[in-house]
Formats: sequence, C-alpha cells, structure tokens
Amino acid sequence: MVSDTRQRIVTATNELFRRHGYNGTSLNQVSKAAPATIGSIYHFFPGGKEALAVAVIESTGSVYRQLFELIVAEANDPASAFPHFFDQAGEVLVETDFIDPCPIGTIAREVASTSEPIRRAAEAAFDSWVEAATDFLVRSGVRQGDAHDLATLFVIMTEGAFVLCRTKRSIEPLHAVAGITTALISSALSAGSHAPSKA
Amino acid sequence: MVSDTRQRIVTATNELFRRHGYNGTSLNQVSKAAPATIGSIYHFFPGGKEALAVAVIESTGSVYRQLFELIVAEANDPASAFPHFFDQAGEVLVETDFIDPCPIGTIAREVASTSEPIRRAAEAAFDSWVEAATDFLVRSGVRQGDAHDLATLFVIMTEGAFVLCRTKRSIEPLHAVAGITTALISSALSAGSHAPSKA
DNA sequence: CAGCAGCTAGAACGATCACTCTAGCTCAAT
DNA sequence: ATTGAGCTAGAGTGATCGTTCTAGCTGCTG
Repeated sequence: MVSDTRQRIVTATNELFRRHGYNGTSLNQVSKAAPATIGSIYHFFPGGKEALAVAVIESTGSVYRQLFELIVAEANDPASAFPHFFDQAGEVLVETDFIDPCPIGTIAREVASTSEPIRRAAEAAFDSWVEAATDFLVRSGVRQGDAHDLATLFVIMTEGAFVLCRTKRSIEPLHAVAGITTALISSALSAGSHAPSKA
Repeated sequence: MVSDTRQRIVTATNELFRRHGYNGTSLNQVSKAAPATIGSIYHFFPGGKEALAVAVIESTGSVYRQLFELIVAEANDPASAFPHFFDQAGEVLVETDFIDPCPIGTIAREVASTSEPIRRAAEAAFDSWVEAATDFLVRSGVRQGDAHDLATLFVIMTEGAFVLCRTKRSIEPLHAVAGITTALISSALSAGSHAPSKA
C-alpha cells in the first residue's frame, strides 16, 4: 500500500496557500496541518517549498479542469454551462467563508517574477483550462477563433471574479459575470456556423 | 518644505509589492529601495507594514481611478474607451517586463483572510473603480443596471487579465479581453438608447 | 530471522523577519 | 543662540524562516 503522506502534504499546502498565499505559508504550518514532519516533506519534495508549490499547482490545475468538464457536461445547454460553473464557484466561496477557491492565481502573481518553475506550472494549468473551454465551445458550435478568445475570457473572468469576491466577501461579482456570460455565449452561438452538438 | 521621504517610501513599496507581493516584501528591502531608514518608515507609518500596505493601496487606487478617467476622456467613442484602457495597460506590461501593473489584487488575495484593514482598503479601491466606470457608462447611454454589471466586469477583466498576462508573460489575454469588450459595450449602448430588447 | 529500502523524527543552522529603542541630527521660529 | 519638533540613524529584540542532517523506525523481501 502506498503511503498517503504525500497526498496529505499536498492537500494541506493547497488549503494553506488558498488562505495565506505562497510567501505567507511556512513549511512549519504545512507540517502541522498535514500532519507530517519536516523530514517527510523534504523526502517527498527534495526541491523544497518551490517543488511543493509546483505539485500543488499541477494538482489543482488538473482537478479544476476535471471539475469544469463535469459541470459543463451536466449543463442543459451550452449558454448556461459557464453561468452554472460560476454559480457552483459561488457556493464554494460561501461554504468556505471566502477562502480563495484557487491557489494558482495568487501564487502566480506573487512569484511570477522570482520563480520560473512555479510560473511555468501556473501557465500550464491556465493553458489546460483554456483548452478545455475552447474544445467545449467548438463542440457547441462556436467558431474556432471566437472560441479561443471566449475561453481565455472565461479563465480571466474566473480569476478576476475570485479577486473581487474574496476582497468584498461577496459573491455579487460572480453574479455579474454569470449574467453577462450567458448573453455572450448565446451571441457567439448564433454567429457560429456549426450546429450545436450535445456534449 | 515638506519632506518627500514618505512619498519615496510609498513609491518604493508599491514597486516591491508589484514584484513580490506583500509577504514577499521585507521592510529591509523597502528601506534600501526608498531609500529611507527603518526608523523613518516607522515614523511615517507607526502601524508598521500593515499601515504601509494600506497607504500603498489607497494611493494606487486613486492613481488608477484618475488614469481611467483620463484614458476614457481621450477615447473617440464610448465603445473604444475600454479597449483603449486595456491597450495602454498592455504597453505598461511590456515596458516593465511584466511586473504586475497592480499591487492591489495580489495583496488582496494574499491577506484577505488575515488583515481586515488591508482587505477593506482594497475593497474601497475596487469600489471606486466600479463607480467611475459605471458613471462613464451611464453618461454614454447604458442603462443603470447594465452599467453597474458591466463596470464590475471591467474591473474583474482587468484584474483577471493581469493574472494571465503576468503568468504567461504575454499580452495576448489582454487583447482577447479588449476585442470582446468592444462588442459588449456596443451592444449595451444599442440596448440603452433604443427599446430595451434583451434575449 | 536478517537485511535494507522507504519513510519519519526532530534537533540544529545561519539568515532574516517585523518591530523597538535610544540617541542624535536638521532647521525654522524665537 | 537657543529651543524643540520633526525626522533620521542603526544596533538590538525574540521569533521564525527554509533547509540540512543524522538517527531510528517500519514493513516487505530473502
């Protein structure tokens, strides 16, 4: 049986990053929260804090991409898929008392100037989300060029809304985004030439 | 004659925050960059690092609001005002080698869970931007309700685009946002000046 | 049982953190 | 020339940082 210590470390670090960011989280805190000793942390992440952050970003990037696919698959029609995603994010925000839902954006802004490995991991995560959203939009009948811009906008809106929601301790910004997104997708769909296909 | 030491401290801290965030910036660094001694920093900001951050946020919030008004006033027509703003932001990004253009979003996400004074200062800055953008949209003929949502979206897009641009070291996300914004404002304008027809 | 990875334990390291404190400098008002 | 507020100077505080290190524990393999 594989030890679950590594996973406990990643999970604990993820939550601490979401509360306090990268520089605001110490390995001591991680050790207590996991729980795991400092030795264990360095056993699984010989690259130290930076390597741990990369692992957290990769893990979160992949989980969020799967979550997006899941939520989108449940949506009744393409135009409501994104608002559906934003609504779910809003619920998480309220349930967690406005802890940041996504550690990636915060970490990226903190250390993009100082850690290339972390910056690249964050870039890969964002790219994978844009790709997932683009695929979905194209499948739904949006033109390829429009789809990529809309998908980029979707990731931007998500990260931007998290900044405002967390700052205002309110999910109102998420609602503003959801409302406009519906109209945006509908209009892109009617401009598209393909027939929408069920996801 | 008023000493300019306080202003030097705020300016230096602003830039350091934009590079390394709140927790990634030490008062020692500020002291060297300003330049000013630790004693001077605590003389002007008896509340320490937290009070300094509040001052930086208030200063940046006000400067950005003025910059927005300025750029918008120069625009030929309402629909091009926001894209114009995004373009200018992109230029700054490139000129500064993708240092974060805005310290507020980063700091807010880092410490929203730990410092109420900082969180509130960031909230006030964002609110003032939403207000400025709402006023502009209403003046341009957008309906009040739509204007507030669009203005919120504008701030969200700005912060979200900064996250992606900084992470990808590219201004392409800003371009995606600019393109879509033009269509969005045009459509809101025609809905405002003509009969309220909405899908 | 013996042996040996894989993993845990936690003390110790130098560096640096935010912050405090006392002393002294500068310079306009008197 | 003297005062005194405003400001600067910088050493010193205890705490905590990321990281390293050695020793010992655990449980599979022979």
